[in-house]
Amino acid sequence: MASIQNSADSGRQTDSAYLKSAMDVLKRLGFRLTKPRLRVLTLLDTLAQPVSAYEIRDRLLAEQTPVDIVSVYRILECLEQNGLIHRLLSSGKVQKCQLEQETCCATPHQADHCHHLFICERCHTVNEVHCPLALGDLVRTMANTLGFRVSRHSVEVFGLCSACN
Amino acid sequence: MASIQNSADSGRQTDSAYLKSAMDVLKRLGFRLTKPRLRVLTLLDTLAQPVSAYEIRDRLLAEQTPVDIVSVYRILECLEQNGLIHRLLSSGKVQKCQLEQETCCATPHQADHCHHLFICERCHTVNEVHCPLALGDLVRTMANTLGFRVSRHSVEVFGLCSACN
DNA sequence: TTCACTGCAAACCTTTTGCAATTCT
DNA sequence: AGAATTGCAAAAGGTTTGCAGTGAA
Repeated sequence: MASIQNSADSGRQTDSAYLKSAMDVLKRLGFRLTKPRLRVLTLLDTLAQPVSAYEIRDRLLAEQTPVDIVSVYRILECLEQNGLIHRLLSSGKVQKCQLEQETCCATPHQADHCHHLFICERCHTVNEVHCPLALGDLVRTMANTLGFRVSRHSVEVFGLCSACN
Repeated sequence: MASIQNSADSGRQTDSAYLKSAMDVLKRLGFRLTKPRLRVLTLLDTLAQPVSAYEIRDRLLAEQTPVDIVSVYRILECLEQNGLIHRLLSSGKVQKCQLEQETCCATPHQADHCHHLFICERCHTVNEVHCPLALGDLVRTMANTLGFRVSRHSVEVFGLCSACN
């Protein structure tokens, strides 16, 4: 069974493991560690729940470290392309990846690690479940039947979370 | 294993089974069979591939049966809420449902029937796979562990289709 | 110093809202 | 006739593009 992590509301605690890993990845790939990038990464590190580009802009503005909305979009694009954040298909919001997870869905590469999202239609809380191997296998089996080569997949489940239930 | 239906490009053939079923559903639920609604349904009936609201607007305009873009949005909202179309989370495009499918994911109700979408990142063709029971079970098992009550779920797989592979 | 990156302005695309006019039943 | 639905105008929201200026390496 998958490892389950209940994401309470934006927990402020952070061991900055994410921040350090993310900085490593960017540096290794030749990206510059600019102030706006570090601000966005530092913010994402503290958030357990997904946020939109505008929410990021507004939070950074409130913290007296403003970053232009266009830069936020470009930074998120960079982070997503390098496997540092997930994007929710249903809302466009993003969330930091769990970089400590080495392998997932039987794929050893970092950018492929995936989660499945349980999205509460009432309180909008999102719970992540690491992709169970069984599900990854199932997707690959279906893909094989179609002659389809999978690069990534997304599962979003809607309903009521335990608190709203 | 799931039943697989390879959706070739917008096939023009239609037995209008979808159109008739959809009209039945709407009439039964007390919705009016207006011209714009029938135009949208008739168009969707002929399309195997997903289309956006604006594509629908443009196609109907080209057929000399113009429907305002706002009406298209409202009609699609109605159709989606009544289980007559699917919406792709990743693109917002919609596609007619296969109404002849009675049960799916062990749920007998029509609005719950679901498909999983294999989306080609090169030619953008979408292949539908009926939700295999195994996958529905897996999702429900994960949900139970979280105390989550599922109302619907969406699986979108990205990669290369057999033709582009 | 140099090139990647940011900020600003503006455009673009998608979706929503309010209201009067229309049209199904 | 009466209520649901449409079309139009306008706004709101989200995302992208071009370009000059800035700053990390």
